[in-house]
Amino acid sequence: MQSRRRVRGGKALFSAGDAFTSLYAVDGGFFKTHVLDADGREHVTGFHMGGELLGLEGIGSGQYNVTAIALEDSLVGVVPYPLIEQRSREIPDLQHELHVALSRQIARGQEVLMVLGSMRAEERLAAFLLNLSSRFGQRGYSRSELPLRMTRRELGSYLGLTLETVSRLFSRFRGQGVVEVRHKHVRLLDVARLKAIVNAASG
Amino acid sequence: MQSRRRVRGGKALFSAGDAFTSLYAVDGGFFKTHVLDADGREHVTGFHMGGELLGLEGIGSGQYNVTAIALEDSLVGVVPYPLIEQRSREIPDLQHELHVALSRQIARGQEVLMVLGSMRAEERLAAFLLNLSSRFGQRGYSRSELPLRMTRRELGSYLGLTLETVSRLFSRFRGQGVVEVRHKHVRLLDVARLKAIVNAASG
DNA sequence: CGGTTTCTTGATTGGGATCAATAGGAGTGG
DNA sequence: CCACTCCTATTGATCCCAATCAAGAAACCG
Repeated sequence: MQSRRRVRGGKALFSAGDAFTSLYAVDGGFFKTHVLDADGREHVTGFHMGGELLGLEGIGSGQYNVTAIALEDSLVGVVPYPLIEQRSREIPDLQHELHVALSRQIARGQEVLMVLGSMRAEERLAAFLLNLSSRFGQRGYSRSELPLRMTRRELGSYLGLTLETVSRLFSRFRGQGVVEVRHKHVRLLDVARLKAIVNAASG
Repeated sequence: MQSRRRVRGGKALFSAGDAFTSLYAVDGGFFKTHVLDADGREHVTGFHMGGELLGLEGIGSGQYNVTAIALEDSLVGVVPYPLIEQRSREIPDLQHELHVALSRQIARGQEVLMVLGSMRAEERLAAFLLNLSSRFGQRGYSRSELPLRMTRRELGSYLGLTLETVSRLFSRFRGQGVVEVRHKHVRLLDVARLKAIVNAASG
């Protein structure tokens, strides 16, 4: 039902403004999505790994409204949207799966919204690390060995922080024995402590 | 195809954790949606008026994961979800409309995410007022006379600010001749200026 | 290698949170 | 109607977290 497409690290899978044609199922690799604001500055809206769907927000406007960039060589399944609509009329299970995927994306957005709206810098990074750990775990990878594919700047953009703040937080966590950080590889040493940091989101 | 339900101001249409059964189309009135964090503190995730769908994020998890509260006496259309799935298999236009609604909700979330992740307090409130104005306008109401149904605290919670900051910003805008503020009624006096404030989102 | 991007760390600034006090409405019951 | 209370809003004073400005160090890449 679907063809495949390779995307080299650093290359775009689709760009904001492109006509919406297909959904993409990430098979392997790692993507970021971003938008450009009025001043041409980049704002990262999400990071995406195997098992996740890209392009869902294009249905409503007829064009992609984020740009998806592969952060390493990646593989995606290409599913033409008209085909999905047709098949999901014939196969109720598929229809429901699509609705679930769309709905979960909405719920995920609301979670990020809470992180940005109510957490302090330290809490945001801790929440991000736990979220990434959980997603790696769900896909059968280690929950504690996290290869970061994004730069400090990209991570900061996603979390509403500057790259310097992200760097300082990694150093602080390292000093507290919570994580080990080498370049772009992070090892979680004290998950309970990270959870405590997130839950300390009280004023 | 759908029944109707009245909701008195202050009452919940549905609560986080309730079993997901139906989508709700706001016919008249005004709603807020919120979640409670680990400490039981409320975080507003959105404000909703006529023409908007509530409950979409419940499809994925089988239960509503926000609480919807009417901020004034309101009227909604109740659409049982199984009925929607069935009908949308028979009526491609309805199917597409549902996908568009879901997709737009995702896109809206991404916009809010950008507001919270990259704008300063003043820019956030200006963006909110312009957004509210546009939504009132689309529904045939005045674009400049905005009856706020939410408290300063609720608005602050939505924008990631404290109620004091929201209050101060209203005072500042009033001092600049940008708006007129009386209690919970706002009149936009200088829309161009508001747009300039939002676009000044450069560092 | 040299050049470029990325990361770390330090010094300083500033915007919004917090703490605090007062005023303004709205609702209730006398 | 007024007195009382509760909730909401305004405004001021102070503090603190993260942004900004700045300088090296480390890693990546031709």
